[in-house]
Amino acid sequence: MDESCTVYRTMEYLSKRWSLLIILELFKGQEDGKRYSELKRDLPGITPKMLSTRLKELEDEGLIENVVDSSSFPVRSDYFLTPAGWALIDVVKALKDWALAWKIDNVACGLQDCADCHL
Amino acid sequence: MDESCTVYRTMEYLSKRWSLLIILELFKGQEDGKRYSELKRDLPGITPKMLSTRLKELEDEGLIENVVDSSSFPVRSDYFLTPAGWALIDVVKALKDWALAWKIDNVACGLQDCADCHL
DNA sequence: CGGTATCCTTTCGGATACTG
DNA sequence: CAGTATCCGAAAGGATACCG
Repeated sequence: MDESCTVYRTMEYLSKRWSLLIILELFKGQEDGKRYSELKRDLPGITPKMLSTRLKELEDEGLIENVVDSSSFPVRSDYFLTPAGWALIDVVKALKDWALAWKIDNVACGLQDCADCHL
Repeated sequence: MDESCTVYRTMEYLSKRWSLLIILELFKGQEDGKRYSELKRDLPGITPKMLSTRLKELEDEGLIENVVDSSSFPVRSDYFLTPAGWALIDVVKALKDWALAWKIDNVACGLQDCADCHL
């Protein structure tokens, strides 16, 4: 195990607080993505600073995309998953399946199409 | 998204630094698991305090098991994955596959049976 | 609305020494 | 060998105010 390990390098940015949850929220937004204020609303407890920071990191990693419409007022800013970001949902799904199988008894989340996250 | 979210609750402990890497190292040990000193050796940069802390957390979560032989001197302490811990490897594998597909060009890691982590 | 800027607290985690 | 104890610095992250 060293810094060349793929798992090691990937966890460096994915293990950060809120990162995967932001990905999950954008997935819930489906093809429409979500706006900054929607993400803020849907991630209770996150501060504006933290949200901005994580969004920038995820954009730098190529997992999300930001579309800004400066012509409207107030400015409209939408965030979407990139193909790489979409693909990450498989990992999140594996994580959820594991948790439901071994760790958590969460009926709502165990439904075929989870009412909350559709995962 | 709130504290009842399965993904949220799972990331609370799995996203901590070293946690998944410790799981991965124990997986590499296969049925023999690994000793404290082996984990320390195989996770360059981890401090004894950090290793102890994470091992305790993972044990509390039921992902690893610690077998101590006090009759030998020095005391022998071995760590193994529990069934829940073994099952987590599927998630780590999904993570690695995603990274190789979208983020990292890591030839060694992409081999059918990765020379380093056998994942 | 979509962020920044500032300040401040807390906790994470590193270094090192020590012990049964 | 398998940890624990102590100390300490850096950084992560929270609260809040503010701005175009």
